[in-house]
Amino acid sequence: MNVLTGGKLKLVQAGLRLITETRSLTSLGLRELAREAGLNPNTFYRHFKNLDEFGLQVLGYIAEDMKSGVRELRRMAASSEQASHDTVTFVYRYFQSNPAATTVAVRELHGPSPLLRRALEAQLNASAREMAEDIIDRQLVSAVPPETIHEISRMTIRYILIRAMDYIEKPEQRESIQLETERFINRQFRGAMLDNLSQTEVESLAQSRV
Amino acid sequence: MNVLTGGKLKLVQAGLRLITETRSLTSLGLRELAREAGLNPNTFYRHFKNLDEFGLQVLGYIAEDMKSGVRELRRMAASSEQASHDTVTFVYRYFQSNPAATTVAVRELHGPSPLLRRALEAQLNASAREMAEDIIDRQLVSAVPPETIHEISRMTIRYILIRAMDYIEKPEQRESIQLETERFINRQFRGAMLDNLSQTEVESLAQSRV
DNA sequence: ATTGACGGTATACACATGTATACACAACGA
DNA sequence: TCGTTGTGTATACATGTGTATACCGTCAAT
Repeated sequence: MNVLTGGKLKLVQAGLRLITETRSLTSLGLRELAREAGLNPNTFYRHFKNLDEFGLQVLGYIAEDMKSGVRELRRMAASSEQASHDTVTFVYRYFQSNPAATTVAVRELHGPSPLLRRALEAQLNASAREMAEDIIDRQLVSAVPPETIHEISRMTIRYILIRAMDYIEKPEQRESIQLETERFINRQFRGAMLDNLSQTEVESLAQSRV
Repeated sequence: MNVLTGGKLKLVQAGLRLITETRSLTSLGLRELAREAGLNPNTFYRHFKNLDEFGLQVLGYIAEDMKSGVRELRRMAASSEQASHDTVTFVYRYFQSNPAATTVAVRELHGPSPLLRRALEAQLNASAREMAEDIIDRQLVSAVPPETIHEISRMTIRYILIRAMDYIEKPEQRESIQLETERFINRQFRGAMLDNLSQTEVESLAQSRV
């Protein structure tokens, strides 16, 4: 059973609560977690062998959240050139409503624990693959080869995750973060359409439109 | 005087030594640092008021390193469409030869301390500004408006810093990281040249070249 | 009805941590 | 020459930490 209940759930949720703002997963203490969860320190051992295992469980706990959030990304792809404004807004709103999970993900993706880094990386790559295959299936950018779509998807997932952190922390910049994200994605795909053109060819194209 | 000497320098260098691999700046302890530096724990107080101040000093210490490294980025920009392979290689080699500074930067940019995050962000933005103004001055991508060049520069600096971490940690992927970085940059700028075209116009352009 | 697992608790130990106070000594300007 | 300033040290204290051992109720299965 992968579903968390009782004390185990309490501990994981306590971890998420503690992390927001000024903490990181790897900095949490066993006693600290138990205290926040309202449990005896030793109860921790009933559920986790050590803090590393706890960290992995937390990642697992937020994994579905993240997945469902990233799944919304596909909508954005579906309309990247038209209604992308609304869909990017939607994705960021999702992250905004899950600040703890977002913070954990961003922080541990570049954090000190190689174990957690690898785990998160695998999750992000899986999401990126899903996003890419969806774009390919729907033939949204048929002028771009599949491998390139995968590459851009990986970059986009990471970019959005990182900007989501800014989005949460800097309410006054939310609109511009949104717009920058849209431009980022459009430029990647549009640029990729010209991958096999030479520099001079691209320049002449650009100038012919001025 | 901003130059570090004696015990203060020892402590900062001890911090950099400890951080590599599995630590973060904010996780370092006062006694731990003194131990690594071969000093008495209390000597720490002679140089720093608290650990936050220590963190800022470390950032200051690596700031010139980072700056000079990022300054090399301009070379890449100068030849982004031609010899970019060699220049990106050069930049990553630079990060590779400063693994501690790179690790600190990546880790604290998304780390738990808002103070350090803001400080690093300011440094990166300054570097991005420098890079952008250089590109503008040399008229390397004259088809792209200045504000867009600034925006892409900010994205690029962050992208390269994060990939530099991968570059250091995954020797077998170095070549592909390099190539992906080149494509990232080219696509951003090429895509930006088409910013004011509609989706259908871009598609017809792409198809006309197949 | 007994057993055993499960989740939770209490107490205790050895150790590390940040910090305060006080001491030592070299360099140097008055 | 004396006092001050800068740098380093020793000792000590309260607190927090991970962990070990042992105890206790609940509940399900035998």
